Amino acid sequence: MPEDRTNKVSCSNYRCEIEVALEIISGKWNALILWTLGTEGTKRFSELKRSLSGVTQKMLTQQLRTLEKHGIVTRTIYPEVPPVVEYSLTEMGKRLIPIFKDLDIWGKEFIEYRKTL
Amino acid sequence: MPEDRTNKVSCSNYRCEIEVALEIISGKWNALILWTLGTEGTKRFSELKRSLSGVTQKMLTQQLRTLEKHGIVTRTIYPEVPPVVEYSLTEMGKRLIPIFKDLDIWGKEFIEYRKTL
DNA sequence: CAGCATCCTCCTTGATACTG
DNA sequence: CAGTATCAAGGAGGATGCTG
Repeated sequence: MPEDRTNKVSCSNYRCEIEVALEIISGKWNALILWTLGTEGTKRFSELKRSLSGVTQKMLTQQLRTLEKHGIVTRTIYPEVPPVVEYSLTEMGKRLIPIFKDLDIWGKEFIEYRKTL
Repeated sequence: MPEDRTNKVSCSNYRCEIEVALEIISGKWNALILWTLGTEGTKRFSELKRSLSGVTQKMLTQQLRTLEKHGIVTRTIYPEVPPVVEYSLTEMGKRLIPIFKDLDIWGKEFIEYRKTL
């Protein structure tokens, strides 16, 4: 986040903003949340939780809140009983997906590469 | 890293490897180290330290060791007095640079975007 | 269903001092 | 110059229990 960026980031004088992006997508589940929403579209909380096997309720909520605050995901509440809450990517969030695809490809190559070491 | 990946990663059954990539580039200085080596080429330890203002010796050493272990950077020692140690990217490391460029662009867009919220 | 509150643990980072 | 070693602190993340 730009405001407390000076505490965490060292890329001097805004010459590069990699760290800004990484601050958004790091965190144990953020990338996976974004990837899931990006490839599978809008999802409710419980669906998301099921997709991300192993995530705790607390962490999912927490990371979704942060992403929402940053304007990367939207949270839509349907005032029903039982409550329904849906999450989806904003435009800014969708623009991360192609980058994730590249990271995914790199990751696969890396795994192969490591076998050759 | 693939071996202890099960502890940290949740992308089930290797369907996506984003997390593998993120594990490499996360860590407070890793991305910046790679970016610097990628854009400015081979550097010695002290040059790198100067480029990454704010990094402690310990952290720089530590993160370089990890990157080296992963085969992302190479470490070349010239047995002189005083010692000279140079770091540079491997082929696998260089392939991250285009992705970093995209993250950089996204970061800049994000900063503009946040002003409109 | 979708959360919040609490407590607790471990890992990352920081500070500092010492060395071939 | 380029490290290693040690100690300490803070925060991210996990476990569990309670609600509208």
